[in-house]
Amino acid sequence: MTVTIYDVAREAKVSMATVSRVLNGTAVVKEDTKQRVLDAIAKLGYRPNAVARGLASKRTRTIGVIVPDVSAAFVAEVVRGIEDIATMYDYHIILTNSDAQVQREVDLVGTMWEKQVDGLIYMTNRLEKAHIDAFEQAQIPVVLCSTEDPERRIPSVNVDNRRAGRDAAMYLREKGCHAIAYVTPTPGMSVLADRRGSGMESSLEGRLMRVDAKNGRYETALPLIKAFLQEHAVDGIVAATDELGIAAIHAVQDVGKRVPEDVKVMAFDNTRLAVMVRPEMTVVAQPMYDFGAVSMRLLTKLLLDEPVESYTVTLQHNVVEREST
Amino acid sequence: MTVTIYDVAREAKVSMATVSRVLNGTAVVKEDTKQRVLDAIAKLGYRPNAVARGLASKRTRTIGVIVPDVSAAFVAEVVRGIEDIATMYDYHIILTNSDAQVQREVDLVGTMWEKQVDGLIYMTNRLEKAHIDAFEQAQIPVVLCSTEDPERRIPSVNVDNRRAGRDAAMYLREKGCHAIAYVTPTPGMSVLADRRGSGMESSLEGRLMRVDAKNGRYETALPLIKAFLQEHAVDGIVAATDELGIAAIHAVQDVGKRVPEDVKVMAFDNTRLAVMVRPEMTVVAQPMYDFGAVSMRLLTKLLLDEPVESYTVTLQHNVVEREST
DNA sequence: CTGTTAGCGCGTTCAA
DNA sequence: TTGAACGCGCTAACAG
Repeated sequence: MTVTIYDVAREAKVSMATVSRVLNGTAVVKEDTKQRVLDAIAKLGYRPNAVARGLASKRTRTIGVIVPDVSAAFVAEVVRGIEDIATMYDYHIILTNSDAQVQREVDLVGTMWEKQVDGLIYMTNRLEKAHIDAFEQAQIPVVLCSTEDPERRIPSVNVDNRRAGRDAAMYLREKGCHAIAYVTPTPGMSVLADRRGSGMESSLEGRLMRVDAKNGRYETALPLIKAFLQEHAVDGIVAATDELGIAAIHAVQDVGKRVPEDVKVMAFDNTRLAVMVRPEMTVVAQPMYDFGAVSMRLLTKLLLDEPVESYTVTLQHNVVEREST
Repeated sequence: MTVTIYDVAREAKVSMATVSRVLNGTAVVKEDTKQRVLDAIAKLGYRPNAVARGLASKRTRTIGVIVPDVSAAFVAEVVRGIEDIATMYDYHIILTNSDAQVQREVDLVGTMWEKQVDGLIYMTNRLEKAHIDAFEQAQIPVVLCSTEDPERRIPSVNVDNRRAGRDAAMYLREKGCHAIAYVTPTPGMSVLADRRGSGMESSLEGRLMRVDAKNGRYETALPLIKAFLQEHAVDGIVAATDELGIAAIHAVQDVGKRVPEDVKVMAFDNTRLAVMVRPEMTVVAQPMYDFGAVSMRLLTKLLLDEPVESYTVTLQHNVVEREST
């Protein structure tokens, strides 16, 4: 039925230990016995059982990936980056969605532990004590990916979101904007958005208006922004995400003004959405793919005990100027 | 160091078999010994080792998911559906991207086999003989998800894409369109797109124009569609995806015409993109989340030997009318 | 209702 | 350079 390493050994007239050696290159094997083993493997169509390997070696070559929601464009791009590098280093990923619920996130660390993952890549809003405790108990190497950890207790890959906020505000000021509004989900929903906001605020000396976009979805934000525009004189808008940015552009147009002549609009992220609006949207681009790729690379270093320059790597964001400003 | 089932057994003064029983509910255990076991588990912080379980039971509670590219909105939504149902039935998913390359897809079936996944959910353009062979060799239950298998050899979840194409064409005809163009990636790139096209064609008696949108991306499609519009008189456009649909809308606007007054535009899929254009886009909606959810549910039935009404389930598509037509 | 005993398929000493 | 033997942590008969 299933071909095991014993069958290969018998076929090649060697012991299973030798088969294991040629499989893992863990010791020198004489050339012609090695060839006999290889032939036997090919002949029998042998495939090593990764589960048995995992049990014996205590390493599964599997990485747990915990994200809020893969169906979000930003997250999907990050996951793609993780998976590409994982493949490159011969790891597989177990993917789970947490919907940003702390209890579920903590539980997931436990089930990942049961699965004996070699490491964990973790993406969430804000790190709570409960997370840290779970990591410590599980004793699994963790890399935080695009998630804020103010105390830098865990290896992480992120951008400087306050600085990104400042850059956005300064960019609009240099473009001549005086009355700037920040369209953002309700405070507390997204720590990233909050930090960007506080960065903008500091750079505008407290003269930043805020539009509460509730859950951050296009449909709910659109009417809210329109209402805001009818009450307030604004010549610049920064949105916390591309989706909100598009809502802002449409809202401006709906109240009879022009982008960018009357109101300049920009957003954070630079998903594919940003170029699919009219006018095309200026953004503070986030390196989404690299969030994933670099996180996974860092994790491989931790797993292989390779030297690491820094346990918290800060990726660069940059303003991409388009037609909306 | 690591707490094993033996430790729990000793602590509770029972045999490991009994611990296993309360863990798996695989036999009746007297209430108070059960409680002793539970207490011991809690006290020691015991977590069963899923790898050892997998080796002993030959079931890993892990599903392999092979998709072309998670970072595509359509795919990401499908994956979310898969993962939700997988969680519900206590499975994890190993996610891999194939970039739609047949060789890689076939190889992945092999590595999934090594990983001892209990089942496979498979999403690709078209099923080749190589795929079928790989499935048979691996002996793993497979469900095809939103992928065409003309001969229906493998359990699958899909929509009727030819019919969806016909519905799109008929809808535009009823709206009064006479000169209809189909914006689609180069034939052969996407079997879905091709089938939709042939459905439209049959319903228009061969009077369907085609715009070759190459790789199907917004940026490359936009100039191609504009060029086409300058050469041809068109009053209706169907696009193979939302992304191409937006390109079509913008192309129409760029050549100085109005949507929907001069040219009506609609697309397939209904990702979040469809409502984020002006005018909002009419679509033939695809049940993306359900593709994943239903596939996974079908797979659980196969794994649990539950009765299955049909091994090829056809989900319903439907036209969602918006402003672009 | 509970305990004993075999494996599951492989990595890894330790000898030879 | 190779083989024998043990153990990874657990499930699943089989007894009792």
